[in-house]
This record gives sequence, C-alpha cells and structure tokens, in this order.
Amino acid sequence: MIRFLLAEDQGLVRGALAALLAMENDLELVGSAADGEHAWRMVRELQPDVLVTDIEMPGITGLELAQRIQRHELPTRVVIVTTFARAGYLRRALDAGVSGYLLKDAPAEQLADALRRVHRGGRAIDPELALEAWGEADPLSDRERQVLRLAGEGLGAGDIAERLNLSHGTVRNYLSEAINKLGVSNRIEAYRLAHQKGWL
Amino acid sequence: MIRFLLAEDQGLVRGALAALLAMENDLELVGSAADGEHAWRMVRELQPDVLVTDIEMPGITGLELAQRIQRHELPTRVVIVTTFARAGYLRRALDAGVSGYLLKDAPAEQLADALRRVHRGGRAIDPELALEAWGEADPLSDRERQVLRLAGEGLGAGDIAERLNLSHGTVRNYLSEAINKLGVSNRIEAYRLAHQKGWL
DNA sequence: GATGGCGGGTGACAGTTGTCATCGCCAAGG
DNA sequence: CCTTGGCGATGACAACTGTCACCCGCCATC
Repeated sequence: MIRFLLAEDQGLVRGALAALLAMENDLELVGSAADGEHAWRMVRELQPDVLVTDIEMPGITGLELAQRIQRHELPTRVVIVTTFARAGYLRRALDAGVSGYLLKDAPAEQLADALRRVHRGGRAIDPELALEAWGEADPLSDRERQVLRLAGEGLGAGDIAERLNLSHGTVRNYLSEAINKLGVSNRIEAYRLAHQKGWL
Repeated sequence: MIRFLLAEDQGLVRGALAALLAMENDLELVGSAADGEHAWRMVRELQPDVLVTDIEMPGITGLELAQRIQRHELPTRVVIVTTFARAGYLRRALDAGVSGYLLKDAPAEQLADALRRVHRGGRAIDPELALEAWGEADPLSDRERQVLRLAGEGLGAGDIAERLNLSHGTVRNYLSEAINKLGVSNRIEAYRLAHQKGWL
C-alpha cells in the first residue's frame, strides 16, 4: 500500500485527482491540502510515502515544499504535477531532490504509474522536458532578474530604481544587458522570454 | 441518466475529472476531447445532454464551442469549467448561452451538482464571479484591443502598424487612448490590466 | 603595491513612446 | 445640403528607452 498526500490549490482538480487515484487499489490517500502551509504540516504529521504537489500555490510553493523535505531529511518522496513546462522549474525541482515531475497535459494513466515507480525508489520525469532542461541555462544575473521582474509589471526605469535603491541609469544598464543576453529587442520581449523559460 | 461530454486539453485533468464524475451513478460520460475541433465533432455526433468544457484549448476555445452550439440550436447545454475568474469571460459565456460557469478552485462536490442543475434546465454560475461581472464593462474598442494584444507581445508601434495596416502614428494614438481609458501609465500596465479582466 | 574583476553610476545620443491638437474622409441623420 | 461622428493620419513635443563608452570604489589575489 502506497500512502500519499495531495497538495493542489484548485479544489476541482484536487478532488478529481483524488478520485482518479482512488481507483487504484494499491494507493491510499492519507490527506489533501489546498496550500503549501497545510501541506507542509501534513507531511510532517502523516509521514506519507509520496507527496503529489502542484508548483504554484498560495503561500509555500511546491518547489519550496520539496526543499524543506530535503533539508529535514524526511522519507517522503515528492512528485511535482504542474501546468508549466519550464526548464527552469524542472532544474530547481531536481536540485530540491524531487523524484517525479509530470505535466498536467500528460495522459492520466501515467500518474499512478509514476507514484509506483517513485515509491520503488525510481524517478518519473517528463521525457520531453528532461531533454529541454539539458539545454540552455539561465544567463541572467540576480540583478537582471529583479529588474526584469519589475519591468514586467509595467514599472518604468525610475520606479524600478526607487524600489531597488539603484540609480535610474543603472537600471537601464541592467535592462539593456538582459535584453542583449536574451537576444530580443525590448523589455517586454525580454520579460516574456525569461518568464516562459521559468527564469523569472 | 445524464449523458455528458468532456472537453479539456490537459490530459491529467481530463482523466481526473472523468474519474470524479464516474463516481456519480446518474452521470454517463459519452466521450472526451483534448481540443475544440474534436469536441465540436463529438457534440454533433453524440448529442450529449451536457458539454463540460474548459475555455483555453488549442484550436477552438470553449467560448467558441458554446457560440456554435447556440447558433446551430443544438439541445446540448454547456458548463464552462475554467481557471480564469475573469468577468469578461463570464460575460461572453453568458452571451453565448452557457448554462454553467464554474471555477477550477471551487470545491469538487459542486461539479456533479452543477451538471444536474443544468440538465434540469437551471443555471450554475459561480456566485462571486457573477457579482463582479455586473461591475465594469470592457471600455476598449476593437482596434484598441487588437493593438493592445500585439503590444503585449513586445511589438513596437512600427511592427504593430505593419500587421494591422495602419500608420505608426495611429497605432500610438490607439495605445494612448487605451492607456488613458484604463487609467494606467504605459502599454505594459494597460496590457496586463486588460488581460487580467478578460478583455484581451 | 599593482592588477583586475565586479557592482554600480554618469553622460550623451538616437530611437521609441505617450500626448495633444488638428485634419481629411466618408457615412449616416437631420 | 449641412452637420455630426467615427476612423485614420500628421506633426510636434516631452518623456522614456536602449546603447555605449567610461568612471569610481572596493575586494581579492598575485
């Protein structure tokens, strides 16, 4: 019997996944959580064999959950289930020691299998994504990332400078660097590209 | 017995919803589709009582599906199930004659109930969203919407002008109008706001 | 003590953006 | 026939953006 915990913020999806996995008779749902905090508490209390979690959730993200489990050396293995096919996310997930990374548009049969494989000590990584992740690494510096994030929200160079305690010229320099590193032609494209790659 | 069809592009979610609804013994899944075209074909062939559909799918969107069903005066009722709590979407959905509009973060029990209510000829609209939708209407003109969409992809005034066969000055005028109507201070914020409201 | 990175800043320049007032054109409507 | 209104265009102006060359101070490290 594999005891698993489900963390997913969208109620409908959470319930539906529970129903899907309930059909397998070697799997036992020991609890479900709608946000990261609850999930974290339940992981420690219930010590499930496997945690199935989304990435983007209110409070603590799935990636942070995985990191905590790794730091506390808990026996629970982690399977990420997410919409986002971003190489950067997969990287961070692997760094955080997750055993599985599936996309929500994978076929439904795959999920139960992934749980079993992971429980046996194996891995279950989406193959397409795995390839892509061995491609380019994030070329951005910390500053460039921060600046880009703010720029993506529509702030001008001046506003960004204020929030980061930099001069307005420096901000434009970072932006220029980022644009050029990413091979695009303005901040908007730069933001979109970085965002889509999961580099944020 | 309520015969329903499921349209949802994310395989895992599609499978999971099917499992969830399979637990109800007055509901019968007659088919499922991963994109709008298939869904449309199946709606006509199978004439289900209810179509449960996502909005954002490859090819034809859920909203377009609803419109087609309305135009062809098919007996199938439509329940939208989506992530997006955007008033604009709900408006368009109601215009397209849908009977239900649920958010994916609603509790899972609600879905089967919604199907039953809709099948009986009733409606099932997310209450919070319903209120919000009676708020502000989309103030943008068609041109402004088009221009804003392109601007959001990082195109400059020149590029946009080319694609729409307008002059570069005119594009800037529309952008300026949109920015001012939305009460923001640049194209990026304008895009984000319009996008988030579902006005696209 | 010199050398070189690195994070940050400056100033200048061209190009783009946001704003406005104004114009022409062509459809209604009166 | 004249007016009003929408749509698109112009031109001018100020502000913001993207680029670049170069400066400064700091710290490592040789």
